[in-house]
Amino acid sequence: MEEKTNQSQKILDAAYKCISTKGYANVSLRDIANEAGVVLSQLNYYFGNKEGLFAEVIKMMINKYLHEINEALDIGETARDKMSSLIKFFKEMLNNNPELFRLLYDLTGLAIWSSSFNTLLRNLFNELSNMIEEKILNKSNLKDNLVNYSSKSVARMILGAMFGTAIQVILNSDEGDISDALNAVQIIFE
Amino acid sequence: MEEKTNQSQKILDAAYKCISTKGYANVSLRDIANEAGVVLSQLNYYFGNKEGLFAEVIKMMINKYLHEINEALDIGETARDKMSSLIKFFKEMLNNNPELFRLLYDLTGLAIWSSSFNTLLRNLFNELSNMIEEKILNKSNLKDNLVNYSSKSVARMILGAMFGTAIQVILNSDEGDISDALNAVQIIFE
DNA sequence: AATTAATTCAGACATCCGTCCTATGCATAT
DNA sequence: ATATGCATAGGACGGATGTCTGAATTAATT
Repeated sequence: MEEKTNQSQKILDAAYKCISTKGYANVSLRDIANEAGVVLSQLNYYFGNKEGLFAEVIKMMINKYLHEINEALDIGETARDKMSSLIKFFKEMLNNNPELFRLLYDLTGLAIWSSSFNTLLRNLFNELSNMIEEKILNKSNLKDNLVNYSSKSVARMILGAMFGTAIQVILNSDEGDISDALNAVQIIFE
Repeated sequence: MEEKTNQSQKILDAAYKCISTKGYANVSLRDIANEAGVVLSQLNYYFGNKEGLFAEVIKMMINKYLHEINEALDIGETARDKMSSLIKFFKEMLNNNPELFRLLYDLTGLAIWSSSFNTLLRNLFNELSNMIEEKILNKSNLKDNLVNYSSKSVARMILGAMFGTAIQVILNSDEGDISDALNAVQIIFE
């Protein structure tokens, strides 16, 4: 129990929580300050302005995704097994930690309209698809149908399939569980 | 040349344009009123409040997607051909009318945090995946690998792959064209 | 112990926002 | 012509927001 965390870290954690709970568009600096138990002006003191704080939250999220997906892709030997592990990661995230995916979706939406945030998110998607390309697709014994497209394109498509199916799961989360749709990405390897 | 469009339609068109250009979070009612060449209070007169206006914009967009994708899925005979047509639709939209996709992404993000908008967007995704299921997957001569998963799940995955790949194209739109990644969705049928 | 720097605090500020209210214009019907 | 109802216009309102300033407190340095 570390009784006194860094003040700036407290703010960052609060910002992360607020944004992933309410969406970037519905969060004010006062919300974050209250959540952190800190006075409003502290946010500008540590992060300059709202954009600076949000940029740090994005970097925090990016590191989390890069680390966890990299871990998932280290599990299994064959391409098929690694794909299973990736699917399992997404399913568990949507079950146990859906805020993490909402955060990714939401901040990607923010990145559409802001060129500085665009760079950050574009890099994340590119790095993730590169990881998929290297750890799943760069196997000698792949199925024939995969050779018709560049491995980069296939990797982007796989990542997109995970992402685009996940948002549908989120949208339907208040009624029946449709996360089984994620399994269908496995079609590519069987 | 219809010199005098309906006032409410002018407002609706302006709202559509503003949101698809700047994102729902960065649009004020005054922006929309200026874009429409109309006084601010007219928006509340015709649409009650901001939420009512946004709901109409969403319904407008939903109808556009349902109509155009339904058209795309009527082209071609085999599942493979219809999938090609769907891919072609997305690629042309990203090239000629990227605002339309930004709008879908953005408003889906809005729907994550608002239960009333959630219903609208969830229905759109469900109807689109139903269309894919009925028009592409309900063919007798499908490949063996597709039978391991319910056609509903496969349809959601295909839609998700289109959607998730498209957002990557949007994020990278200022540098090289990566829309070739959309073609890779065809892997499923060959 | 004294001085300096870093941090925390409270509050003001200008601006923007959604909504509402009232008056004016205008067309139709009596 | 007069009265009625809808449409448009202009502006006010209370509240929320991001940013900034200056004082108070604490920590670090000499």
